[in-house]
Amino acid sequence: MAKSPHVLSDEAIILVAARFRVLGEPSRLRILQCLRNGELNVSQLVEATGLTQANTSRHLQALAEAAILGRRREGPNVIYFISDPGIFDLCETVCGSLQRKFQNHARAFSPTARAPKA
Amino acid sequence: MAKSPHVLSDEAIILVAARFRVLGEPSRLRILQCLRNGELNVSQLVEATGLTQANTSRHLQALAEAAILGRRREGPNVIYFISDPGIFDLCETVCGSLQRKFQNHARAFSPTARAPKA
DNA sequence: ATTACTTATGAGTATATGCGCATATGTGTT
DNA sequence: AACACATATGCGCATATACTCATAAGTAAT
Repeated sequence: MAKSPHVLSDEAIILVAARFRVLGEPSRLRILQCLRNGELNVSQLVEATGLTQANTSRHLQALAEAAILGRRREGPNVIYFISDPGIFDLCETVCGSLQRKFQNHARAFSPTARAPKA
Repeated sequence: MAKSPHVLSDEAIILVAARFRVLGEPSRLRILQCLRNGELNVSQLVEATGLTQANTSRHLQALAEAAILGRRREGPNVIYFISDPGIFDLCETVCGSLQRKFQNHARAFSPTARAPKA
């Protein structure tokens, strides 16, 4: 696979942006983190995140609509689960970038090549 | 490196979300795409993207503040360039997810393993 | 200093979005 | 049906953010 310029159509750009935007809310990321260890229903997510029930429900809608989460009904409960595990690759890539960024900033304060909080 | 549950602190989550949010605007993604082939100054980006000069400048600020872009002055011009190439890994991961998603949707309309518009 | 050019920014506006409250909808039990 | 529980949603509010216009600020040349 060559590393082509990879030009995206305007429509594709809008879709990609939409997906990033869905991930651009701390509450939604918290929900995703809660679901990383396994599926949960709404009530459990409400308790785990501390968000309002209404709020949780809306965020779950957004994540499900983006096909990041899947839904399943089980009796009176609705169970949400990760349907696109690639999400976590994204988060880890971002974490890597941020770590490098802050390590550089840290180095600016302690030029001797040392890890922060040594 | 083990694949730990990778629990992020609340502060980290907010930072990660902020980074996703920066990438969650089509105009900013267009700018990034323009810069993929090499650095450009503001005027060139204005022409390449079709955005207003003011608008372009603001988006560039946002991207630079997120340490995604770097700035360099050259005479009267200010040149912007990608300083975190990891960004493109993110975009490709997202594109991959979206492609899979739409392929599945397409399959829903033509169950026989064929391209849509049968 | 004045001028031309490039980039950044303040102000105002319109829209989007997250939140809380109340309530509707859905599901199972009696 | 009536009720309890779980989840979704309409509404209003507050804030954030993208956009435009006008203008300030920085740079180089005359």
